[in-house]
Amino acid sequence: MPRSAPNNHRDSQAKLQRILRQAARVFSEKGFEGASIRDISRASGVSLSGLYYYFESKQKLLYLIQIHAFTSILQRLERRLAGLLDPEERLRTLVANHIEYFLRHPMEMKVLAHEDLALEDPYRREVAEIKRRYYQLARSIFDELRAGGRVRRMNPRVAVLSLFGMMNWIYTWHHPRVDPPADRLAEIVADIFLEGVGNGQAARRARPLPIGRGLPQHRARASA
Amino acid sequence: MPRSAPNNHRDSQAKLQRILRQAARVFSEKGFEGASIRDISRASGVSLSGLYYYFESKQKLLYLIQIHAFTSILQRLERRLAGLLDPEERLRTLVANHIEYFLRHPMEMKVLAHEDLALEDPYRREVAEIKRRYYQLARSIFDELRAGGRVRRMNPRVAVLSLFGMMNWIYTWHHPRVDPPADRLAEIVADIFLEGVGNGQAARRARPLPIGRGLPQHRARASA
DNA sequence: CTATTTTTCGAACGAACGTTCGACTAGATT
DNA sequence: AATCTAGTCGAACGTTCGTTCGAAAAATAG
Repeated sequence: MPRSAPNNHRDSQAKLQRILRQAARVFSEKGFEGASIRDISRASGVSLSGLYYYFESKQKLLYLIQIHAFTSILQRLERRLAGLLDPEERLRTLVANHIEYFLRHPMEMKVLAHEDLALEDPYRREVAEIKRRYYQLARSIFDELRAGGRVRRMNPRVAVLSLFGMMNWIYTWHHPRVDPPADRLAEIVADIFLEGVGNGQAARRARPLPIGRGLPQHRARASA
Repeated sequence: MPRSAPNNHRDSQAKLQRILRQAARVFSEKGFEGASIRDISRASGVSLSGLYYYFESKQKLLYLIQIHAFTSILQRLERRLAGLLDPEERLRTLVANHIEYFLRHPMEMKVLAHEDLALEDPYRREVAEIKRRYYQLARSIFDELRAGGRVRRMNPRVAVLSLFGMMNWIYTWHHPRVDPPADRLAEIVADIFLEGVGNGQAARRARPLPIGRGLPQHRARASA
């Protein structure tokens, strides 16, 4: 009955990825509880029972989507951070990576940001652990920034979580036709944060060179 | 069968409020779709069918919770803003009002922030309209701030929505035993925002008098 | 006390849910 | 050619869902 021939392990994995993508879309549109496996069957073109060849439960399906998205964003971030030493550049890279990934994979990220309540305890803990690692990475960059004297006295936990708030809320309002693209958005958010937690001297600047910051030069490009 | 006597219209309204409170709790814990009317029946002590005397559908129940919360926060804000003219103070008041209400009614606000996808089109539009009014109020305060020359050139929509991001994300991480109380939290968030969007001069200061800003005086009280 | 209105609930409805099962197909292996 | 394995699906399972209905109790009015 399968019209195209799934000959090997490769094709099977690819089909699973296709299912995960469609499932993420359905979850992002109707919510985890509001979406039915039948919805996902319809969206993916795989029969209801056929889906269970690829995942053993609805919970596991959500888990697979979340783990995949989180792992990707973290791997990508660690790769981009590898060569960077300057704390401000590291933080700007984290923000850019986060927002770019968000806008490039809006459905997966919406599921990630919106559906952590729905996962139950075997899976819940594992996703929470990765989330914690991500927060700790951001926190350590913030602490480097602070050690460099570029942050004023303030509660670091609240500061970092406020940054995540700005970034994670974007999915609720961003419209590609109206709002700036990812790189510009990342710049604005990073500017607000760095100025916002800064000690008043320096901070907001356009992309400087890998080391040292550029001289003051006004950034144009506003929009009313 | 009711043991206490609901004598008049007052008591009936009070019981509805009790049901709304319990329903908000259940929705905040299990999500709108994940929660069943039977859960709400159990939590509120009213029989399954008895609930339908107070609201006509699950959708309407969610609508009532959201409208009530939104109306309250907006009314309270407009009252507090009445006497204030200084844009910075007006913005600080908005932030304080928002965060205080959030932390005082965490369940209702979680439902408000988390479940706008679930509402369908007769109700959805009405809630969206109030949300829009709230955003516009914040936006107009930001524009006043800008007109006063205290904001640098930047995309105002992105700025204001980033502020909402910081505020609306709090419900995902705030733990009363670990994190600062509402007033302190509001101060931090307002500081980050005002410094973050500011033009470099002035901004972050402890509550000044209703008009004019106080002289520089260091704000102590940090926490590692 | 009687009549009326407001409030409550047990029982049941059909629909939709997540999941399972056994049969079937088609390519790979021997 | 016979066997095996990976992949697919229709049909059905038992459960839970939101909602309805009619009766009965409690409060109010005359």
